[in-house]
Amino acid sequence: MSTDRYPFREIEAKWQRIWEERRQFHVSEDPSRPKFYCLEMFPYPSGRIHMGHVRVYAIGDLLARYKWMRGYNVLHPMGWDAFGLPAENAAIEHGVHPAIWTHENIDYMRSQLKKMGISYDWDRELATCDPSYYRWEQLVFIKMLERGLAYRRRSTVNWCPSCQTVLANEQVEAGRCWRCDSEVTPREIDGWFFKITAYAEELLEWCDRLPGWPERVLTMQRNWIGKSEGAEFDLPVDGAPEMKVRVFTTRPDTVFGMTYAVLAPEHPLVDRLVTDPAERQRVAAFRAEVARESEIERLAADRPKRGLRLSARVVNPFTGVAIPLFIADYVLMGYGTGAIMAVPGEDQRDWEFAKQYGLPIVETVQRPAGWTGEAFTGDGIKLNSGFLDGLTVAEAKRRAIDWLVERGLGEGKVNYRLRDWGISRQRYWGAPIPVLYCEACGMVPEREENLPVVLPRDAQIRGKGGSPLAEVAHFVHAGCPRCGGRARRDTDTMDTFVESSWYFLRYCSPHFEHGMFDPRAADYWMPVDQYIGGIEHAVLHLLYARFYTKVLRDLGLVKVDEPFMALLSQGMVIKDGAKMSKSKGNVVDPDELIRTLGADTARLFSLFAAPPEKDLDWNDRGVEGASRFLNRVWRFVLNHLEELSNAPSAGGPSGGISPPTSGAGRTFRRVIHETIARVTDDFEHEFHFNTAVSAIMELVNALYAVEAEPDAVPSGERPALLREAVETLTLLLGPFCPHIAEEVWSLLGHDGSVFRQPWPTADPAARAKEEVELVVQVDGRVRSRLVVAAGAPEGQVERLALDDDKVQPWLASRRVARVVVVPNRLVNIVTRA
RNA sequence: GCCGAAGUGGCGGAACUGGCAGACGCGCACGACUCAAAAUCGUGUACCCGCAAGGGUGUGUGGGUUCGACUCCCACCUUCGGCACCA
Repeated sequence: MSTDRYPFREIEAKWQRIWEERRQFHVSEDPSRPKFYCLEMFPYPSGRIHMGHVRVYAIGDLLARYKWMRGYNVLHPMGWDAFGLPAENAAIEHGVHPAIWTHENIDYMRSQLKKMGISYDWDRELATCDPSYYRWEQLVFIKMLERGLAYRRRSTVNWCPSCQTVLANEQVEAGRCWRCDSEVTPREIDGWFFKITAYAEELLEWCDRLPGWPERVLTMQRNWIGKSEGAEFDLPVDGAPEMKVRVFTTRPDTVFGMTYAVLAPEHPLVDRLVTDPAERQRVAAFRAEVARESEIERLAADRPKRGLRLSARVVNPFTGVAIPLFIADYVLMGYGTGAIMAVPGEDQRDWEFAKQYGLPIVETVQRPAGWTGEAFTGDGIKLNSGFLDGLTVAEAKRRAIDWLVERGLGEGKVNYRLRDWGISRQRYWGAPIPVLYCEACGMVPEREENLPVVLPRDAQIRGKGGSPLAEVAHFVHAGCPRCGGRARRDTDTMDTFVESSWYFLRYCSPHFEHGMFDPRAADYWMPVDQYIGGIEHAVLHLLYARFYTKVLRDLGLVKVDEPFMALLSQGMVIKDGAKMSKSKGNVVDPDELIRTLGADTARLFSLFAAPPEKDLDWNDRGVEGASRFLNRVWRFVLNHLEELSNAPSAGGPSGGISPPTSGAGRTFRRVIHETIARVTDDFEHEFHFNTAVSAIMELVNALYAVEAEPDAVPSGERPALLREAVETLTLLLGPFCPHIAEEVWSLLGHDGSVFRQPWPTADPAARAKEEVELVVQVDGRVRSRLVVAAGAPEGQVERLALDDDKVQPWLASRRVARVVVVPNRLVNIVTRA
């Protein structure tokens, strides 16, 4: 008996070499076969892969290889999200050029992925820092500019003082930079924006049409888009009706409860309303006080609201009554109109402010009995509301809007929280923005035939003092594309999220030279059928890519409305209760793991330890368990190789061999086909690969049980059964642990790759049970078990249960009230005293 | 506050459509092999009572529906994630 540990190093290197020599995962468009586009979020080439990468690429490879075996033409590409700040930081720290640093990292990480044995079509590899890549997004930028989907404006933006660049709203988390966690400060700056708000409604609507996406991601996107419906209307200034304060409200039904109004401190109308020098001074002081607060302080929940009452008043158009006007820090310039009508009776913020400043509170909705709260925001019957009295909130909203429209005072209005995507970055290592500023013509886009605008190699990267490109004279100074006169190039680069917004399209035809992608290839492969990646991109990359795809669609470049049909958001890899990090010292190095236990073991454990969407708790002992399991498989095959080799190959559901006639043989064959059904079901429905692994482990346990009892299965049936079991095992295990599967497949005497084999099919005849064990309950408690023929009639089962020796004592001195029979499952005898 | 996800052994986690709770693995205990250890293999392992047979309790809490509830309904608690003076 062999007890050798399986030689994973040789096996893994051997099959990786063979796959590469055969170009086994190279694909091209083939209209005769169904396609499957399997994509994992591409990595930033930071230096080395980490366990999070191992997990996501193991999941992706599992699905890709499974789909291969199901007969799909599988596109499974890999590339590099190669622009970004870490490369520049490395340049500053170590004096190495970002391009060199990036390409060295790519080379190393590529070799790591190859050691994992992932089934990528490496012919399609791309790096976004390559001019042949980013030239196409420069072209799209120009087209977006023509359509008003890209525009430049001065605005207050999020500035990260550490990264020395602007951040988009999506890249600020609780007032801090998403990458470096520094506190973000507001800054007034010129920059480019993509008009994602033009797609707010469509992005929101499609959230309901992406059933393959996890609910939590859709929820985050819906929250982020933040649609609210209401009304917008004017409040004329008392005594100066030519000046109007425009307000937005989601509660137009509450207009009769409006007892004051509020402007954001920086609202432009304030300067026109306030003319008295003393009051101007008070306003200036108040504004300064508000501006001093940092973003973090403003986010603190329980801070009191601060306001300043202005001498001007506004008129409530519904009542004709003049009411006080404030500026206050709880009204934001960036949302709605920057001004509100305040209804303290039905809005908690207004209620708090009214209490603080002694303002009247009017209730316009009937409170429920026993209401003891402050502002009431629920539904009810309107009161104190003139012509709205007696209506419900919903009815009153409609009537109030009608009233405004009839008089030309306002209208129904939808607002979104989503802001346009600021894409200018004051950094070097990114795609140049293809725009020039001519002394005569003003802003002019670069001519298409001059693209790409190549990022110059020779910039001084210091990490401060503005965009490094501004100092590269031969880059900055250029002829105007329109008049040929003197012009300066834009010296910002694009947000790297622009590159990741379309890489999945480039993969369809990565070497295409006449456009972003070959439309025929994109039509064949798109959309991505299964996308896999981390939850951290729920409102970053995943929102941007959806938007960009819709823009490309409207530019006539793609036909799809959405880029990703199904999304799997895998959880983090944690260890000892925390995310792996160098500072916590809980990092497991994939290189080390692959060297000591092998890629198949690393992959198996990361698929087995948790369902993919949950966090994975890394456990070194558990990894050893995965390794032990593969050794168990290996040992069984080697120890039975002769017997297996002499048996006929099953070669199909039940082909090749005649079904066993012995009871033990049939039972064992049922285990084989149950395993096929269970594993297949996990792939087709739940994606809970941990239970698929469990099923495969149980099959191996069953193999060892047969080995332990040599006489149980008749020797005439045994070799064929064992062979069917081992072949099935190999096919099922393939997507999880491809190297050992290939090796076992070849040991069994097969020539070709296991991944060119069809996925096994469960044979219903083999799964059918002749006998079933029924649980017999008395009053819901298990008291006995019966073995009966499958499908035995209820009456017969009921009689057997009532007569059962173990049941009888529980029926003594009680009366049987009812007997519930669930066919092939259980009998419950219900009794009464 | 609003939205979402989730609470099951010592741990990671199973349980179809309401039908034997705890599959599979880790850990632990005992045993085999060994001079010994590691590795490997075998047996056991929710908790309580019992030598055992067996009995009782148990899926965050409290109710409810049902012959029967981890699963359905109502109320609540806790954890995690997102959004947040968004009018």
